[in-house]
Amino acid sequence: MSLQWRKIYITRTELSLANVLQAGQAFRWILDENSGEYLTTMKIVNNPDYSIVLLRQTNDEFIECSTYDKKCDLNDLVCHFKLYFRSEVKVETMHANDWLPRDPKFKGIETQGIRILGQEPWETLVSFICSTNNNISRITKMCHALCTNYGKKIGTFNSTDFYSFPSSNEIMLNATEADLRDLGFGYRAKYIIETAQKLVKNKKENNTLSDTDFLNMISESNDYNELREHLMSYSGIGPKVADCICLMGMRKDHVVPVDVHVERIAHRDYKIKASNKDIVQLRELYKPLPITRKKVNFQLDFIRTSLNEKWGPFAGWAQGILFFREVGGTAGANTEGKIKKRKNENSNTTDEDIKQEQSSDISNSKRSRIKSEQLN
DNA sequence: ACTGACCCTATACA
DNA sequence: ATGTATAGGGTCA
Repeated sequence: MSLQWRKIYITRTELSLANVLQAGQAFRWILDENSGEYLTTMKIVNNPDYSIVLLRQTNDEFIECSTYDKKCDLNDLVCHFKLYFRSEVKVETMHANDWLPRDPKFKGIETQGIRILGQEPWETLVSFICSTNNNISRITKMCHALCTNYGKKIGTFNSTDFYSFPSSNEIMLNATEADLRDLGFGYRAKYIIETAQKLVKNKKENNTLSDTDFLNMISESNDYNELREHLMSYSGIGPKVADCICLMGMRKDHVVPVDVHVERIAHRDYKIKASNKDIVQLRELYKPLPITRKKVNFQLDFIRTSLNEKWGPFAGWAQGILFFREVGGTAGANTEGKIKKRKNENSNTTDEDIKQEQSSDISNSKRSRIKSEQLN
């Protein structure tokens, strides 16, 4: 099948596909190492089903997008990716005119084509529930496991099957905690089931059918503190995961998710430390927000508010760049997951091999679980 | 406020 | 070559 490719003009300095698609923001892009193309499934506007979409970057001036879905309009596809990559935000301009004047430490820092994605909120939410105590490789496997087990099959290309990301209804109807544990989700199995159930309930009460619509509605009708309060009402979502969802799944560009690495940067490079007075102030601010009060770590929250004030309306993007600089190279270093490797094995890999790999994955995780149960 | 448990896996190290 | 320890983008009780 010959593909029609469409160009989107954005320089490699503004967007590096490798650094943005494979460094811990998105977990469902598959790199075909033979062609250098990135593939996944996405919901494209004006099209009822998920489409298989492709991206490639063979040039410093533009990227190209395409799709295997004949029903998917190419103009819609270009629009979709401009929104997904937030092409209206100019990182280099932001660096020079906003971050550098606010923070001299940005002098000489390369932005390395890092951008913050505007992803679909439900997929982002579930992905980041999976991210706790975890590495990119396993998060990626878990996201794919959700799709292959509970999503709809969209098509097969290069002997790889493509599935949609399952809705909260699909997860609630077809998955149990035990199922997800067998698939290797560990303690996150419970969080995902409970969160899917809660979202189904919330959608029903608001007469909304789509996860995307419901979460966008919540995102648009609340200020940041209340939005975070809502997100933290779901099982498995604490302050850090909530902030990742806000930033990468809800376009809240000012939000700075504080994990151990950002904490280290804040202490080492900015000497940020909350005084008792700072903590009293935050506690006062969160008086009307019971879940936030319960879940938040005030020392970390002070780092979040400090960096937000320092870096301004696009503080989340500034964080993204410093984060990648700190760990970007190593965070994905051990990410040679089965899915990526499989793509490299040419066409002598059959569906049967893939099934065997998957089932051996499952039995491995089962074995470890049984082993740890025996130890208890 | 502080601490430990929590699933699993890749890697380092003995 | 096999076994053990540890950390990996936190949350919950």
